[in-house]
Amino acid sequence: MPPDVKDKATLHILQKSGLSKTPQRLAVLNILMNTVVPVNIKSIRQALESKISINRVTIYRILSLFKQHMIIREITSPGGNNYFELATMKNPVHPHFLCRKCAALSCLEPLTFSQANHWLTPDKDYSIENIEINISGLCASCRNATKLQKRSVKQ
Amino acid sequence: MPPDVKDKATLHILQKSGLSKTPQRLAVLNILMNTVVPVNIKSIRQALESKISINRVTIYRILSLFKQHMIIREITSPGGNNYFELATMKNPVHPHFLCRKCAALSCLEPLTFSQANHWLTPDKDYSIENIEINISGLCASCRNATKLQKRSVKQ
DNA sequence: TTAATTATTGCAACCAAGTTGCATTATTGG
DNA sequence: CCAATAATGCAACTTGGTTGCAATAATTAA
Repeated sequence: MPPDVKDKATLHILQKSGLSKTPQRLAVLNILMNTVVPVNIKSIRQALESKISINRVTIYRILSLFKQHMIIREITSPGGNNYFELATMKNPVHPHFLCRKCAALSCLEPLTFSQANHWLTPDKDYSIENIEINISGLCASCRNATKLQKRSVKQ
Repeated sequence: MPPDVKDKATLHILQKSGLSKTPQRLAVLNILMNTVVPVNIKSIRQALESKISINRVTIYRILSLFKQHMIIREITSPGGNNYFELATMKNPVHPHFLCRKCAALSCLEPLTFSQANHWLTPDKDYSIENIEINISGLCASCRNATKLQKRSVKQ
């Protein structure tokens, strides 16, 4: 492992999740840590090119792993061109703004939702054309199914 | 064109948008009109199978066309498994709920956003695990670029 | 109603994104 | 440092969506 990649903070994150410290993982994590806006896979691949030799399959596997360990969050975007961002406690879930023209994704304030009107009010900086709110979890029937299953296991 | 497909309401929608009335378009539109929940492409293809012989390319083209004419809305979903719903005036933009287990997408109330807390309050029916709010339009720089362009054209 | 014009569909081939299995290589822990 | 374990790279494959073009259907105006 080249020593210049051994960033303390980066290493610590992997350690905390019990993941082994490979140069590939450190490099990917580094990119996510040193960017202000969420990045899509294409950007990640480009950024990695100059830093390390890494197979595209490995990138997918690392991102998927990081997601599982809740190190990163994936932001769904039309056309499946998804973005990734670090999921630290200091960076809670928040709305995002996607520019139709330049496709840049920027973060909006993590407002409490009682203040939600705020980001709907016509804004000086953004012209809002579309709002997508997708909530996920378990629906009523799946939730009940899970409960019943647990109960029957107990008996 | 088989006469049984000639649904008045369906025909009217195409007419209003100035689109020619092909059996394929009518069939796709019919499915969108006779479903209560948004449907993904897979469901659309399955539903069409029993009704009409249609090429998969045609389905993509029709959906894309309907989107352009704002007859339908596309609901972005993780993994690019997107859903479609009719975009009538009686069916305004609203939040959606996606079940992690059965992948069913259901519509939530089109609340005014000052009431937004409502769908965040722990609910008896849904267990909310993830919330994605994606807003799109033009970012500040792209908006300015457009303005400047218009101005210079005028001169 | 018919014939010419125009638009839509079907087909085949293609492209890109993401995935899988397996051999090779690196990391970890003793 | 070495053995055991885990991650990476590679090649091939799958899936979703797109494109160009020929065949077919819908529209229009006579």
